[in-house]
Amino acid sequence: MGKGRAPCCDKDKVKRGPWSPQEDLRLITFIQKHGHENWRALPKQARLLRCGKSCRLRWINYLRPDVKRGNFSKEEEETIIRLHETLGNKWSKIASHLAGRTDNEIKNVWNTHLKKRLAPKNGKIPQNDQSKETCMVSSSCSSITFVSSPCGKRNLEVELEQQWHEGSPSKKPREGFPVSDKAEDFKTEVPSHNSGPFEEPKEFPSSSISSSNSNITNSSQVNVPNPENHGDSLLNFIGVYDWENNTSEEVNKPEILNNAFDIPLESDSDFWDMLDSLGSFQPDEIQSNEVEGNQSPDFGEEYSKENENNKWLQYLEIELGLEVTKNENHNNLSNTAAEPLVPEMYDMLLKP
DNA sequence: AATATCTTCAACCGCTTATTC
DNA sequence: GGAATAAGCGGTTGAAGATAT
Repeated sequence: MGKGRAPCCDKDKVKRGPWSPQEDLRLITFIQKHGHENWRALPKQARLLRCGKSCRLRWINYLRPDVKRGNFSKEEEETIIRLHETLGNKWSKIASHLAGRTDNEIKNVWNTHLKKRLAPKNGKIPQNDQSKETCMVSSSCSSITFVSSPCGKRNLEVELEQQWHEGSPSKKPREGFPVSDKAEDFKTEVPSHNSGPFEEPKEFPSSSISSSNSNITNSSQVNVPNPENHGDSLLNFIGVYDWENNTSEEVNKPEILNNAFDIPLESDSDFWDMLDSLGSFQPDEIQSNEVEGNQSPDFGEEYSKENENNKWLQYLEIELGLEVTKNENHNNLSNTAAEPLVPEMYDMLLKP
């Protein structure tokens, strides 16, 4: 066999399959602190036994704070249908027009619901793959019409972008949602409470590179909540969790992470050790010696380790009900956690 | 109640594109 | 300009849950 493409990671050495809450926590904490400038290096730095690709996917699809979960609204579905007519299976493009929805999710919804739903109407499977080639569409969208040719896809997309921006309000994406792919559009003022331990990572330079995917931005926008979107259950790691918008439909998303809590963003392995030793769970076979010597990215010591540990422990105590009303200063924190953190979460955390 | 079948969706795979050297 | 590397994207898979028999 030829050389072929080098595998992105050693499959024998990485964990696969569903993510555990511990892994999620690790990933979130790491990204919150350091951003995700280098997905490939991230697993090692975060001491995750995962492929960088897997980390990226997990972050994009589930862990980033602006991911919206739950059923799609009728509006959203219609939007997907419309966009699919014009864009075809360009899921990431479609996703960029839907607040908090990921390409993967949209793709799933299309394949499981919308395609079937439309099939009877048209008497055929909706122009799924064809559309991306032909782009020949009579859009159901009254205010957006596209004349396109197979070669005009680029223009079509540009036009679509423009119409989203300039078009009639009724066709605009969800209010407050940045339709642009540019990271700058998505970046928002960091809330005041985002000072201190949660300042934008300084260790990594903010990347000027923006992702075209689902409003994903690079390390600079880890704290992405758009103030205008708070009512849309866009979550803020640091901010106050909107429990009202917490839907029971959310699956496999570690609600603990949606809560407003201050993870002591460690600059060394102590935190992870503490995390790992929480309860008795095993950190998914993550061997500390796996990255021994370099597990602590040299990101500098910003905060006293002691403070970090105290904060973290305090948080855990509260959340675990070990210290329920000890400190009223925790109201802010506790309010957001007035609802107990998802019990299953702790079960999982604390049980082997 | 047990089993089979269907549905859903999180995660993976591998190709393409972008970036860096 | 070309090779190497990393990120992005879309298709596919398979486990788990739901539903039917």
